[in-house]
Amino acid sequence: MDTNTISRVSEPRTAGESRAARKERTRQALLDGALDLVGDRNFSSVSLREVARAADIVPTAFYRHFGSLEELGVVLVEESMRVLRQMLRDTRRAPAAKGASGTMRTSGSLHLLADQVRAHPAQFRFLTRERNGGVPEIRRAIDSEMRVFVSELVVDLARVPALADWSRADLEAAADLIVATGAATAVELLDSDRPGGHEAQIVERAEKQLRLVVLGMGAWDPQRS
Amino acid sequence: MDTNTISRVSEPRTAGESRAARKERTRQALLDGALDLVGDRNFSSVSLREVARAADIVPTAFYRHFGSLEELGVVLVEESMRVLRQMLRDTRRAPAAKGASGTMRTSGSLHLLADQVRAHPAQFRFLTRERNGGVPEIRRAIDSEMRVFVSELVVDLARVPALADWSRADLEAAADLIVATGAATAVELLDSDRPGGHEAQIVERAEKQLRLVVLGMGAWDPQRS
DNA sequence: TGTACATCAGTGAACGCGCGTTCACTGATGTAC
DNA sequence: TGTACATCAGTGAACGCGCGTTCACTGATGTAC
Repeated sequence: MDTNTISRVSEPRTAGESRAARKERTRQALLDGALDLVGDRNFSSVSLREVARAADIVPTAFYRHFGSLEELGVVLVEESMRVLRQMLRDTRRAPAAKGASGTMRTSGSLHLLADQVRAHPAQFRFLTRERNGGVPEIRRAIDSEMRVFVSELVVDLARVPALADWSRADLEAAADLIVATGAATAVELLDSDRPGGHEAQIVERAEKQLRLVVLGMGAWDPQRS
Repeated sequence: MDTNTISRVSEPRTAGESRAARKERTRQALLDGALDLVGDRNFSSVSLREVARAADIVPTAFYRHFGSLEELGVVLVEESMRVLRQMLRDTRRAPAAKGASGTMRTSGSLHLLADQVRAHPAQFRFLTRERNGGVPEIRRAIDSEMRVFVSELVVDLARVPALADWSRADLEAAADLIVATGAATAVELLDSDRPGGHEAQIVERAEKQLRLVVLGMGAWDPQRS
C-alpha cells in the first residue's frame, strides 16, 4: 500500500509532519511549559491560560489535549517519576545496604542522586513541592510512587543474608527511613545555592546519615522486635 | 488618674471592649480564618477576600491589620511554630537519645508528637504543606525554625557523655536525621485516616526508625570521621 | 461631669484584570472512491 | 492521479466571576480641656 505519497513541493510551513505527530508535539509543549512554570511556584497557582501561552496555543485549544489542568498535573507526575524510577533502577544495581559492611555503596547512591537532581531540577522541584502540596490528586499520585520505591527497596533488603530473619515491618521501617533520607537530601540539594549549603556538604551529611542507619541495621536485634 | 470611668448603661452591642482589644480580636479572627482555609488548600490559593470574609470584615479592612496576605502568612508560621516549640521544650525534659541505652525515651517523644498533631492538626498541616510549598517568604520562615530545632537538639546531644568526642558535623547529621524523621512522622499522622495507616502503626514504625538511628549512634566511630 | 475635636476600624462603590469555559468557525490533513 | 468529503487541532469572540487595590466615607471610641 502506498501509505506515504510524499509531497515534495511547498511544505505548509511545518514540515511534512503527520497531524498526530504535530498534536503530540503540542501536547509535549504543554507539559514542558507547565513544568517550567511550576519551577518557582505552586502547581495550583499556575493557570490554564499561562500553560497554553507557554505552548503557543490559544487557551481553548488546551482542551484538545487534557480535560483539565489537574489531569495534566497527574501526567506530569508520571513523567517526572520516570526520571526517578530510572535513577532507582541504576541504584539497584548497587543496592544501598548490605548490612554493616556495605557502607561504600551508600556513598555511590548519593552521588548518583546529586547527579540526577542536577540533571533534572525541574522534575525534582515539582515532585518535592507538590508531594505535600495542595492538589490532592497530584499528592496521591506522588505518594503512591513513593510507596513503590519503598517496597522495591524492601525486596532488595530482604535478599540481604544478614537481614534474612527480619520481620516485614522492620524491613519496611528501615526502607522507609532510607527513602525518606534520600528525599530530604534531594530537597536540600535543590536549594544548595542558598547560604551555607554547598552540594558537597549536603551529600557528605546525607552519607553520614545513611551510614548511621546502616550501622543501626547492623546492631538491630530482629528477635527483640 | 481616673483611667476607667465605667459606662454602666447601654453598651454599644459589643461589650465595653476597648478599641485596641476589638482590633486585636479582628486580627486574631483573620489569622484563625486563614488557618482554617489553609486546612485543605495551598496558602497561595487562598485569597485576601476569602480571609476577610472568614473574619466577617469587608476586604478593604484587611489592610488595617496586615500589609498583604503574605505578611499574614509569616505571622501564621510564627504562631504555628509556637505550638511546635512548646512541644519541643516538653520533649527536651526527656531527650530523645542518650546513646544506645536510652531507647525508651524515643517512644515517649513520639507519643507526645502524636498527641500534639492530634491537638493542633491545622497548624501541623499548614507547616508541613508550606514547608516545601510555593511562597518563598513562608518557606524561609519555616526552614529557619526547623534549623533552630536541629541546633537545639545538637546542644542536647553534645551533653550526652557517650557522644562527648563526636564532631560538630556528626552531631548535626544525627540531629537532622532525628528531626527529619519526626517531621516525616507528623506528615503521615496527618493522613492517618487514610488507607492502611492507623496512628498506632505509624508511631510504631517511627519508633523502630528512631531506634535504628540510636543504635547506629551507639555503633558510630567518631574517629573514622 | 460636659464639650469639642482627633483617631481609626470598618464600610461600600468602583476600577481594571486574568481567569475558565462556551461556542461557532476555519482550513490543513487524512481518507474513500 | 484526481475529486469529494470527513476529521479535528487550533482560532477568536464572548460570557460572567472573583480577584487586589483605590478612595472617600462613617461613626463609635478615645483624648484634651
